Amino acid sequence: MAKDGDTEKRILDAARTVFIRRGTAGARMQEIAEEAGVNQALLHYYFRSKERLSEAVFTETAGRMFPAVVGILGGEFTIDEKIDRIVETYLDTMSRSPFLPGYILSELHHHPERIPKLLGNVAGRTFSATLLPVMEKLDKQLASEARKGHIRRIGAQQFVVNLLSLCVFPFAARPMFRAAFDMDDDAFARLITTRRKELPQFIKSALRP
Amino acid sequence: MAKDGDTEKRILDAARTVFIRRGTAGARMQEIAEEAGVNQALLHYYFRSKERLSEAVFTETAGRMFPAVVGILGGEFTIDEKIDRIVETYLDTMSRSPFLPGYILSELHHHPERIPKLLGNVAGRTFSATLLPVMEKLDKQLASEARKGHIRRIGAQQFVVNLLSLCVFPFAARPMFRAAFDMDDDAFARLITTRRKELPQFIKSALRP
DNA sequence: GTCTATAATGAGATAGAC
DNA sequence: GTCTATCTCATTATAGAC
Repeated sequence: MAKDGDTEKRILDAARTVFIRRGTAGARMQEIAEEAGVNQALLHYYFRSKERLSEAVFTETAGRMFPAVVGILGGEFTIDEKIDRIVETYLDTMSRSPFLPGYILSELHHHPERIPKLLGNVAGRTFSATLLPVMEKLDKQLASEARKGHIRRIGAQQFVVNLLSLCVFPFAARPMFRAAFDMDDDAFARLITTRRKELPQFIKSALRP
Repeated sequence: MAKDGDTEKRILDAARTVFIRRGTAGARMQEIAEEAGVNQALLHYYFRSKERLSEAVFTETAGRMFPAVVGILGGEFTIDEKIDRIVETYLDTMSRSPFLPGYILSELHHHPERIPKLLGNVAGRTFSATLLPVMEKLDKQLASEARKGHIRRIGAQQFVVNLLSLCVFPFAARPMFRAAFDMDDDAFARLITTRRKELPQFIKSALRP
């Protein structure tokens, strides 16, 4: 409702709020207009259709989550450093936006046709062209560390899946865990704080030979 | 479209298919009717409204996933056995219905108000009344094993979160992994087969003192 | 650029025949 | 129980004034 920032950005912010809460199909243009403090016609003036607006929100929002992990996994760090940084980065980011993972997974599930476009835009170039070399390099690093006896042999894909699972899933399933463990927001935040400490140790221990 | 089974069940099956594909908000009664091989009026005859139909589908579908984990975690097994059984049960179940986790997480995210009702119906009694003692018992078991020096100390909640994360997330994020790693259905199935072998070892190793 | 008013249609729900 | 036809309303989208 606050009238700071230019109109287009206000609409985009409002749309993000509503799409995250309701999903693309469940969101109403009227609700977005109210959230932005403008009328419905203006939404169409800037974004032409609900479809385009929801795509703009999704690609912008989801596109922010992926470059980080690629940057870290492809960087010049030891395996232990990569684990530390991924856990730290993701838990911090998602603690600030705990509804993001649920929204992104939900959209990916119901609109898989959007994924190529999303990955195509990450880092301004073909995502596969960025990711494939990163995965190959990571796999070599993991193999090398295994040969030295520092860690157990694990494939790069399994390594990445495990890492992301342990970081992202607690947020994606937050409503479920909150209900099952009878947690309020504070209790959930404490659960995550504990994970920030314990998760790197858990993963490193899992990799020990 | 096949006319086997009684009509109510055919509708329920069709509705599950469509709700999983489109989500509650994105699903159309017309599409469900076509999928079931009946007309739209019959849907209302049996379930009165879209809202009730979607609730019936969700509680029935989600309700099938939760009792298993509680049964295993609360059973008379060693920690290692519990890990083996959870991994085996969940990976097998979800391999047969790879879209289920995405659907359930999406619904939990957009309709958290349904969770109490869902948990209230699991196992025919209050879920909290079932789960709380299970978690306490599990925590004591983990503490006992830690005192004996068999494993590192870990809280029951963190243990359960880690276990479920590693099992469920790969399916929930399946569209993303498929695109990112350029996998077809077979390649994804192989990724899961590998996990069935490696995941129990990964988790047990993580718990080593 | 922003608004009000309204068109156009999509979709859930019901009436009533069979 | 199952169907066709129809009602009613919500929702996206556009026209046109300011």
